[in-house]
Amino acid sequence: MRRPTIMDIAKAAGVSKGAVSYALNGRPGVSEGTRKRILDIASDLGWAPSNPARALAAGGRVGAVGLVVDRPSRSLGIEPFFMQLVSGIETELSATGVDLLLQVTEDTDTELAVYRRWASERRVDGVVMVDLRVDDPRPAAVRGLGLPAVLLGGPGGAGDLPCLYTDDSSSVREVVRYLAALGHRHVVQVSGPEEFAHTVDRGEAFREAADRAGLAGAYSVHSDYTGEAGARTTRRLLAAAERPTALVYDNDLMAVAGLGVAAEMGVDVPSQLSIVAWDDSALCRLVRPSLTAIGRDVVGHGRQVARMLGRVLEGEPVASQESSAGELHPRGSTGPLVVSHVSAVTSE
Amino acid sequence: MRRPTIMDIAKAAGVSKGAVSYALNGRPGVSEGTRKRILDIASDLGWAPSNPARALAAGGRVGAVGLVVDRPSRSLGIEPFFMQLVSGIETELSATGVDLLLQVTEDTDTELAVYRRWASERRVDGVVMVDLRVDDPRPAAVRGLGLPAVLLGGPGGAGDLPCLYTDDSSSVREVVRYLAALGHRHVVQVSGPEEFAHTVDRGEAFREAADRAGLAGAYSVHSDYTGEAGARTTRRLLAAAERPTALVYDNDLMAVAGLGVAAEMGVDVPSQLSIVAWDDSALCRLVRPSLTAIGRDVVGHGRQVARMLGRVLEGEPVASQESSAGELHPRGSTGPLVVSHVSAVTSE
DNA sequence: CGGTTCGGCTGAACCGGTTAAGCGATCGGT
DNA sequence: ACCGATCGCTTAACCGGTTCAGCCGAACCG
Repeated sequence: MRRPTIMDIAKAAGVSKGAVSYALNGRPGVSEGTRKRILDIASDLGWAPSNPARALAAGGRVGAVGLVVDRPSRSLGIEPFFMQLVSGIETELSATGVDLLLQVTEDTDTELAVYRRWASERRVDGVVMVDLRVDDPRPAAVRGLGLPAVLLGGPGGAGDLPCLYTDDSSSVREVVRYLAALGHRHVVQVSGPEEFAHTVDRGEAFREAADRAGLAGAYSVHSDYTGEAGARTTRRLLAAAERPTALVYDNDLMAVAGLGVAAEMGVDVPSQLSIVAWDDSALCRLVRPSLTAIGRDVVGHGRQVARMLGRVLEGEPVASQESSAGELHPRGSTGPLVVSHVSAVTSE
Repeated sequence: MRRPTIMDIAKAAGVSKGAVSYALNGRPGVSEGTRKRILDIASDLGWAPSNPARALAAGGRVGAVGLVVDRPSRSLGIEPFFMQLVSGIETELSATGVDLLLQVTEDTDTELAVYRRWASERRVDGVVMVDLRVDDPRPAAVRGLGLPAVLLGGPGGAGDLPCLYTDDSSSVREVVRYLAALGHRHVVQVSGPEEFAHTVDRGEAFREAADRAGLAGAYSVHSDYTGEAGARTTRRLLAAAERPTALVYDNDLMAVAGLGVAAEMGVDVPSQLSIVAWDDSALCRLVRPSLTAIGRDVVGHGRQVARMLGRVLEGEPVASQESSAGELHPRGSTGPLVVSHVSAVTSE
């Protein structure tokens, strides 16, 4: 009934613990015949290595990596992003028998405390970090802890952590040019909290692209990724004297909320208002009109970041990598400006 | 630079390893003075217990529990349910310094393999299981593995596992009576895959409640929780000769998809069609019209199930518990049947 | 005043692996 | 035929804790 140990195998095979260890780990030091016999006995006995014992032995790995998700829990549940990321990370990890520890926190201090605990208690071999912030204390902190880490985001502010980053500016430009071509001049970007580094990047890219496209009435407002805030922000924008004709949201959730508010206020999408979502997901395809969105391969990012972390844990030098830019998926929520409506609103 | 061990503390305090262990664990065997001195030194040194070492020592806990999520990855990302559950489980676990291992699998066999691996490698102390199926092999499997577990769902089919279950039938009755009172006779339930135990339960409860309310045209169809399938099912239903006037969906995602299809087909909600979603979430409040939904306290369930597992791990006997039933939140997607429309459709 | 009890601590075994060092037998080279 | 290298395995230390048996001294008791 007890779990078999290598000692049990050793006894059954009539060899020593050490020999069994060599055999099971495929290292030299035991003949092929003996190795086969040991492996057979091990599988007969249903042996599996005790992870705690392995981790304890000289510098062993604990075979687990951590991911801390620090976002308001209301928006969290609904954001497809994290589950997709987790799913991607795991498909890569499971190949090497590494587990994923997931922790949800409420703020950065708690997140840092989790890293400290994981490092000092040897709970994980390394971590994946997401949602890089402006002046983010985490890269320095994990490095101070000696905790191997890979960052999804950056590269600015990543310190010397290897990171997997996307250059959002080309996607932003694509969206802006697309909207401009549809005739939109008054385009507003509803972005996430300005503490996020990618929010800042996208904001700058947006203003630059808008300038270049000659959109005088373009600007950004900050929101917080939750549906509630997205709805509130949209309500304010649509109630303004100079109503925007196109809105670009920083995530899909706020975009759906914006769509709802437009319906609520009798603003037709897309004839009176075009909507673009960042982060494509099933959600964007389910609502009516379906949402034009910028899709990224989040699962792929998860896999790649997991691979990078794996190499870091092997001690190999890992360089930061740029991942493919997001792709624009035009759907029903964007279209040419219908002039009659616009003139009705902006005239007099 | 090396992590301090209890041996370091012992040397600094001029006592033995054993004494340090007693002091740090708050057990008798050392004087109060010595204990305080040891604790001070430990905190000076920034000591934290090595989890692998603790787990290895006589029957120690590994301080982690596992959760396997086995759902098609497309629907997974968007389902608020799991992240809320995870969030609830963690708030409870973090109080005792227990970590959560999350694994996403594609099918039940893989899920069982994960439990086997976790048990044989001693990766977790116990697991939380969700989504009980008809003839579910998991309860027997985890018990065979000697893996402590609690189940969210049941109690039928739970074997002798302690479970936290909801009696959905009262909520189903509430929904059916509500729709009947609004004048609906042709109500269809769009449920999840029939392999899920709660799907079967809800289906039976639905038919019974419909009978009792005298709804002749009520029946259930099976779908699979994804938005795509929900949309397809809805399209078929709304294209039928005898079009339903109210749809009850088994999750929020399919309900949103159904709402989209209704819009696409020019069927007005709620005047021509009422929609009810199971599992309330931000999503239900964001779309227009907002969705009437049955909300459960998923975070609370997560906390409670984590508490139950904690007690199981302590070796205490734990009885199954019934959690509060879901509450109906009426919103814009349900309303009285507007007769003119109905007669236009059902006449001749 | 001698014997028992108890508190406070030490020493060592143990958990289940990994790994360096050592050792006898075999083998190739000269 | 002898030497050194290599192979195949054993022995034992080690990782960082927990825990049990035992020991010493002080207090307590009759």
